Amino acid sequence: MSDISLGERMRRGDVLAPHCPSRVVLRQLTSTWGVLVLLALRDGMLRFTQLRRRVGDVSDRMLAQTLKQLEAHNLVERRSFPVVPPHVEYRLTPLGEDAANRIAQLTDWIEHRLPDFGAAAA
Amino acid sequence: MSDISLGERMRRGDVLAPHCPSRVVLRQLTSTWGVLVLLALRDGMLRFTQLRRRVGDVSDRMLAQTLKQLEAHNLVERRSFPVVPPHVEYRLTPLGEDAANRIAQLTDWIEHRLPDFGAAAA
DNA sequence: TCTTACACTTACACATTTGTGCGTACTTCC
DNA sequence: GGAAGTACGCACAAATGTGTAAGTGTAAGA
Repeated sequence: MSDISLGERMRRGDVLAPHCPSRVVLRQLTSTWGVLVLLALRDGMLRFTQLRRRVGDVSDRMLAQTLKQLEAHNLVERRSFPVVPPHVEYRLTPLGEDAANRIAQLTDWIEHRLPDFGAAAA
Repeated sequence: MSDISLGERMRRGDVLAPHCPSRVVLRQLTSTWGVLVLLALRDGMLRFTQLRRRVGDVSDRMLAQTLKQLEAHNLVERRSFPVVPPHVEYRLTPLGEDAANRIAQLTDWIEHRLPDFGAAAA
C-alpha cells in the first residue's frame, strides 16, 4: 500500500528500479577489479604490467577485461604505440578521475571504520 | 622499479593489497543487492516483503542472503517478534546509515552523469 | 473449509565471473 | 644462442552468483 509505483521510480531515475541503466554502470564501477584499477590509476599513467603488479592478485585475463570495460565506459583512456615489444599506456579520463575520487572516499571510509564491521570482516 | 612494496601497502591498509579485509567489506557493500537494500532502507524501517517489493527484481533467496550478510557486517539491524504470522523489521544501524549515504552519493552521481558513460551504458 | 499472508529455507540448475596455462612477434640482455 | 619481457587472446575448468519451485506453521479472513 505504501509502495512507490514503478513509474514514479523511473522518473526519479532510481537505481532501485529494475532495468535502470545506472545499475550497469554501478556494477562495473564497483566490480572487484574495476574499483582497484581506478584506484591504482589515481597516481597517474601506468602500463599494463605495472598495473598488474600494483593491483594485488589480478590475472592477465581479468585485468585486460576490466580495462576494456572501463574504456568502454569512458573512464580510462588507452594509448598504444606501434613499437616492439608493445607499449601501451593507461590513464584516467576526467570522468574516470571523478569516479576514482568518489570510490577512494568510500574505500578510505571502509578502511577507517574497518574495526566496526565486526568479525565478518576478518 | 617504482612499485610500492607489499609491506608498505599493508601498513597504509590499502585495498590494492591482496588479502586486505577491506576488500571483503567493499565487495559486500557494493554487491548488486547490497547496494539496493541499503538504499531502500534509507527511508526507514521495512519488513521483508516490503523490502522485496521495493527492490526491483530481487528474489526471496537473494534478499534473505543479502540481509544476513549486511547484518553480519553491522550495517543492518534485524528485529523479530515472536508472533504468528512472523513479524520482522529491518532497519539501518548508524554504521549502515553512514554507508548508505555514501553509496547514495555515488549512485546519484552516476545517475547525474549517466549520458557521459557512453553507449556502453545503454 | 479453504485460501492467503508472513519470513524465510532448501534443493536444483543455470549464468556469470574468475583462474590457468599456452601461445605470440620481436627485441634486448646475458 | 637462450632466456626474459611486452600486452594481450583463447580454450578449458572451477568457483561463485543467481533464479525457480516447493515447502514450513499458524492464524486471520472469505
